[in-house]
Amino acid sequence: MSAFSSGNDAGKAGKIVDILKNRFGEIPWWPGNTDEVMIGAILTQQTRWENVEQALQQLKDRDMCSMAAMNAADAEKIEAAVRCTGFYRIKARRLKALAGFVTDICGGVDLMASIPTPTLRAGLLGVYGIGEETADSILCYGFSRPSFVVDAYTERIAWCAGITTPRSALKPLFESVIAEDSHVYHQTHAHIVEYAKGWCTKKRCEGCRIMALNG
DNA sequence: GACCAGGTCCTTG
DNA sequence: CAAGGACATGGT
Repeated sequence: MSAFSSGNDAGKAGKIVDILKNRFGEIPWWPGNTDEVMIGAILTQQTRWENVEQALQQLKDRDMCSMAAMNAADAEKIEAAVRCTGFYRIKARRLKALAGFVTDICGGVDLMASIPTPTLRAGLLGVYGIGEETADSILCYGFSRPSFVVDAYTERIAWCAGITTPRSALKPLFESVIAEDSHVYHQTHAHIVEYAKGWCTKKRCEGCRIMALNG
């Protein structure tokens, strides 16, 4: 595909990062304290962020927007508060599982924050309802760890750029081309989502031509 | 009314 | 291990 840049996948990934940084600069992304980020990470699964914000507000209104409160709350109460995000029964179950892990297993967020990243990631992946994207979102935005978040948009953009690395290996690929800096990790994922939502709108859009944006 | 949304788990072949 | 279905509300 001559419209796309040539070269290896790492080169293409690095170029995507640079192009998007120049295009968007600093953008606000994923507000909230650690508890709110963890809750939002579950709620945003296969769901628009605007709906997640509504649910977070509902939880706040009911004093349930924390791991400790959720650990103690009835599942039905949580279901009612997160209904607007869809999959509300299973998400309530996942939130309870996470709250149990954070509160009972780790002994709270403060102790959790002292766990080394590989150990913490493995622990999160063992929690019901937490897969790679959710775990990395929690690590990156909740604990400011340099753990790159790969989502459906990352996969799309990589495809449009001609990257052939499979999705399962996109995390180490992008981590190899960006600085070991939590702020860079935050912004890079944000840029990818922001771009893909607006311009790389289909699974294999073929139309956004991302690599042509800056030559 | 059809289709999709910042996934993950479970069941089959 | 890959593929397909389930989970569910809300917006376009």
